[in-house]
Amino acid sequence: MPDNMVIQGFESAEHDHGDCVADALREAERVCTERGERFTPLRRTVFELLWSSHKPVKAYDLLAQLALTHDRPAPPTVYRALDFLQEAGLVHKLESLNAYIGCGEPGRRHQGQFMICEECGVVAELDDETLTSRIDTNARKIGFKVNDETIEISGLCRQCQQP
Amino acid sequence: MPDNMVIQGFESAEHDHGDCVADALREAERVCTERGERFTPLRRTVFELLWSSHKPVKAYDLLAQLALTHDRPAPPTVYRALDFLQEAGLVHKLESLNAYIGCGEPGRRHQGQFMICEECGVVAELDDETLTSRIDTNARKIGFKVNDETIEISGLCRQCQQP
DNA sequence: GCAAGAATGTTATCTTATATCAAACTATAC
DNA sequence: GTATAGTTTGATATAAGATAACATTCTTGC
Repeated sequence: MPDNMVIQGFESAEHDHGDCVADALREAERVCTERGERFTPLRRTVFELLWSSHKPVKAYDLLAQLALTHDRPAPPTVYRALDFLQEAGLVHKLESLNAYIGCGEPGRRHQGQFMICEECGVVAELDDETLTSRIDTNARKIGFKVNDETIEISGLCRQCQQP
Repeated sequence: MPDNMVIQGFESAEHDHGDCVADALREAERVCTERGERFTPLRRTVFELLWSSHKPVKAYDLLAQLALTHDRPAPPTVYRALDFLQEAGLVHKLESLNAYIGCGEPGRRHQGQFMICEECGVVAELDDETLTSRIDTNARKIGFKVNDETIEISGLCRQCQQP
């Protein structure tokens, strides 16, 4: 595997999103089983809603979606599912947007780097080892012990730069 | 200048914070003059409050501080000052904390990279050109045009790792 | 001084997230 | 199979973060 690859996003025209979601679901089940955690119907629903596109989704939008199939869900319902999914590495929170998105490669421990299109909202998740190790190097220089990385780049995707 | 330097933070024991703030204020005045903007008393006060430490400050904490010297300030008072200061490049918002911090090098256009100590709350601002250009390289590969970077690393500073 | 624009004040409201306690469900031990 | 401990979800309330909209005051250039 190359040290830098686009794991997800910016390919909406080409890929079969049904397969994409099905894969994500299978992978999520596997991860939960491995961790001895339960992928309950509620968690599954929230996960599916997040994967309905490669765009980040806001918690209260999830809540509104949930309301279509559940009886008057309350915020904690969504936040608890999101917390669980984040804990399991199945979902990322985009801090710069206060929004959530399905993780493109949940199997491996990582935090990911995100390129967020300001125009169409689509997000690509990258995982560049070189970038991570450069950060580790910087941290080491000042004696800092890294626990968590938030790397979110916003701008315009290729499509949205067309005139 | 090295391609990677700590601009601010994690040096609390050694530096004269009075000088530090005085420098920041002078620099802020210069930047505003250069931009033809007004560094009003309110903006100055908010700026000073932000520079009272190298820790990020929350908007509502600023508001509470302001309330000590101003008559019942409301949220927009603080948010407007923060918006202005961010616009001028004098202040950064830390998205992962919903908090704000004075910029260590306001003269130059940059977005900065932050190392945030989870224990003591102190933040170091770095500016690593290599890191930035690595991100640009990644972006170019997928045809992405970068507008803005959010890079926030949390963990433990050297001090807080001591047993 | 006066008009135009900038900055601040004021009130209300919106968005995002969590605390707390109760009820329902699940798995295991007996 | 049922008691029980632990986990998950339901429900209510509220905390925390941010902005909209309009009024007033302050600055600046004429």
